[in-house]
Amino acid sequence: MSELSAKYTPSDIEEKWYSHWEKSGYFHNEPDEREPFSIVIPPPNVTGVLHMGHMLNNTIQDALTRKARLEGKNAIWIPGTDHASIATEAKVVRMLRERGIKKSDLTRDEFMKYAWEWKEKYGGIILKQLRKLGSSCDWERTAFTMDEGYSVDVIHTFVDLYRKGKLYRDYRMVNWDCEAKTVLSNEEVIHGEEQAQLFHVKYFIEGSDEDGVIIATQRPETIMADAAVAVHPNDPRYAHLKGKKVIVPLVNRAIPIIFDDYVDIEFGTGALKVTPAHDPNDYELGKKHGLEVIDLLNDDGTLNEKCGVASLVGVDRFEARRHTKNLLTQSGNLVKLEDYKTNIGRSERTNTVVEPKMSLQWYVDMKALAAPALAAVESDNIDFYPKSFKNVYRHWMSEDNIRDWCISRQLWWGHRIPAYYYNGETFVAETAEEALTLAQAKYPSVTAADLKQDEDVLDTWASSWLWPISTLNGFKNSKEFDYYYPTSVLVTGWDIIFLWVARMAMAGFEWKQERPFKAVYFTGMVRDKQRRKMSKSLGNSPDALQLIEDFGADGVRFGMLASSPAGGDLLFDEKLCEQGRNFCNKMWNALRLVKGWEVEQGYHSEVENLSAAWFEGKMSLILTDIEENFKQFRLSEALMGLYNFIWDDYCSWYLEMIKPEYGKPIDRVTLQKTEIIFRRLMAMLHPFMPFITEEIWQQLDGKNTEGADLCVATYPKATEFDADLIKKVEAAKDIISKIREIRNNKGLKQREPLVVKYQASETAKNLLDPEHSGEGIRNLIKKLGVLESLQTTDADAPNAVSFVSGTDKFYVVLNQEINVEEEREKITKELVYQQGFLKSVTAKLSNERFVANAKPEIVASEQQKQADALARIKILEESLAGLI
RNA sequence: GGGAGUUUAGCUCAGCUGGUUCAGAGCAUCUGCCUUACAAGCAGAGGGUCGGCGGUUCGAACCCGUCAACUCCCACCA
Repeated sequence: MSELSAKYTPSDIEEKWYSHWEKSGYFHNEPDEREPFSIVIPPPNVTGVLHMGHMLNNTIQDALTRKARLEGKNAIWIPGTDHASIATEAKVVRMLRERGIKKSDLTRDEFMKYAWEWKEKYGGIILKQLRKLGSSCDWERTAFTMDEGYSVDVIHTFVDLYRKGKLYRDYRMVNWDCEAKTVLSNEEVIHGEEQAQLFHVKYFIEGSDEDGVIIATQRPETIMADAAVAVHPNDPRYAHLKGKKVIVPLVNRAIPIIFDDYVDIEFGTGALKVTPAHDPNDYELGKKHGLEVIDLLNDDGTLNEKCGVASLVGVDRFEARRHTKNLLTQSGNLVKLEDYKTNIGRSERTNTVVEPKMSLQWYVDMKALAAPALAAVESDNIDFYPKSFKNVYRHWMSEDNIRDWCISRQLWWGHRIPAYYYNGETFVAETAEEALTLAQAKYPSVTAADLKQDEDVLDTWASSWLWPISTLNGFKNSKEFDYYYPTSVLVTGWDIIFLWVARMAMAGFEWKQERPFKAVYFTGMVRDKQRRKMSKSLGNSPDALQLIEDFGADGVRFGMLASSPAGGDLLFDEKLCEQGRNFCNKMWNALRLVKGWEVEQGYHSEVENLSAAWFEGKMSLILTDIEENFKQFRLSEALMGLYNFIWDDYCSWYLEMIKPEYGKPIDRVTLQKTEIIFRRLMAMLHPFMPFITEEIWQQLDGKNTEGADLCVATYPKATEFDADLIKKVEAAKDIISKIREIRNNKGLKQREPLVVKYQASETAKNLLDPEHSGEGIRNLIKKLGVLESLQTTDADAPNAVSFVSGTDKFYVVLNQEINVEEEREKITKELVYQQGFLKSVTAKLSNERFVANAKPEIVASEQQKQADALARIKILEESLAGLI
């Protein structure tokens, strides 16, 4: 027996093989004459840590890359990280706060120094963790969106868009994050239903004792910024108020009543307070009616002196809301308070409630960029998997829906906007010197000190949309860009289809007139068993590294892949990782078995030959399946097919077929064949489970023709095979299973040899008669069925139970009384079933229209079914008769 | 309000061009086994009128219509 442990321990080998692969340079490639294969990683946040989504995503990318590598393609997988401006800046600010440092006390340069320190300290973590998962990234190409060269590209594209007139600056109402003190794009705002209160507030009418107008609002703290009260022109309740004014509570300012059909008569009281500075719809109304814009909020969400109430100045908006409530109650203006469910937008990164706010920002004209990116997906030039995401994409990219992209952010961590201002004019250039030259052309006396660069940075996505181009140095003339672009496939979550996928497509066509990727494989979201999205705040996400520790990287990879069809959400269950771990153990033990045999030159029988031929034939079928599945990105199906093939066909059947008797040696030829087969299986599985497959590959001593290291070995190819032989072995397996079933039902020992007889029909002879098929199949059945003998018989055997396999009748001779009733019942049940089946087949075949319309091969197969059913019914009827 | 999708075994999902012995897998359940590589295992078993109804077709889980339930995306009325 071998010295290998009965349990597979992943930690013993994973580290070893990963560093061996990496040191051997297997993951790195340079352009050559081979077929290229390239993937760019969706760059995780530079300060992030590995979570379940990354594991799913990167396992898939690794499987695709490793498969391509084994197939002899020139494969690269470019890793890297995203500077994630707002998320990282928020973390740095928090870190500084903990150290007692306020961002506002720092200069831009000082802050950036801290931020870079932070990046250097935590930036590499996730990339190290990816290695633990087995990710075969080309680490020499590791990129970062704020690398020097990358930054040059980002600035260059900004300037280019500006010069083409596809970029502009505008004063608009935007989404404001009061915590990060920056604007957000619509895509960075997450809407959700929340519990709030609806305040009914009475506005008295100027110069009148009338009861006043009641409006409803969720935001009483903005009352002081009201510019009007709006009602519907056809609302009879308010018709008499034409030309009147109302008094804003607390500040006693008179504001007009305006009439606009924007107001919904049915909603609330039909009267609406208009606060142009703090609501997008009110802003539009204000513009239309020429209303005053009173912005009472500071950038950090506190109220400023414009609110006109001394006790509210400097107070946070939520505190101000509570305070306003009290003031309104005291003043008698608050008439009703009701609980109310409403949609609130929160910042994706800071989770703070987003504030609509007027502000001057930079925008990309998306209509100008969308057309080719939309067309590419429509025509499948960029091929989406699953296809259904084309609908989502089309919807978003259509001219009616697409909106301009706000790309400036009031942050420091990021690419500073290359716009320079002087005398109210804007000069956009890649460098300060260039900007100065531009400015001097107009104002000869301008100096560098006079030019003020924009304080803001660009949205992170304004750099990551260049990822496939920039990581391949596409803005310089580069060999790798020409060779690897467009990339083969992008693997990403559907949640960033707009934020990232669409924008990369736009960038690809804008600057390279070519799609950035040939296909996009959308993964689902990883959810828990209650279908909740896994998130840190819910605490329902397992620790990724702990999982790897518990089940091994291969086990976890199996778990992630096993049930994740493209696009479908993955309900994560540790059980799947356990299944993966068990699978590793299964293969490990198969290795122990194969390595444990003594070898001798000796006799090698037909059974072994036959078994290997059968297995190799089936392997060709599986290889074809895998190919088909990979083409469609059905990785889970490819993996499950392999899983069953290795577990059932290889371990349960093939190894049992060729296994020598206990304590006896195996012949050299069979062992060699078995090892070659084993190695091929490992090659097929390697893309999914790289570590254990490499280990087993190395442990096997068979003729090493496919390569020294599996990581860069040759992927097996389907070959010609004998279909008839496969059929015969499958028939034998059916007979063996049925013998085992009877053994099981009759409580017979596994090892007790049995006598089995069969009726010598044509088909049985063809399968079992030495004169027809040799001894192979017959001996195979004897071996796996544990038979003393397998003989023909003319009559029903006494003391025997019968079974039908195909259209042949077999008897298992028992050394015990047969329970006639039980047998009768069993046979009758089968008979009824077969008769029902026959009836339906016969009905089909006697339908003239079926025979006339169906494809000939379908008709033929129905006829075969009919004949088989008849034969079986005959056997069953005879058996029944013979029981008496 | 606009749009997309889902519904198949107790659970999670396959089922690809409508047609192979009568819809498959994994997990879970049940029965029997510490059998000599593996109890992280072995040998078996049960479990489904494919959401409802109607239609097209020789033939429907699959195509069409309709109803129902659920999910998601986008936009949002204070």
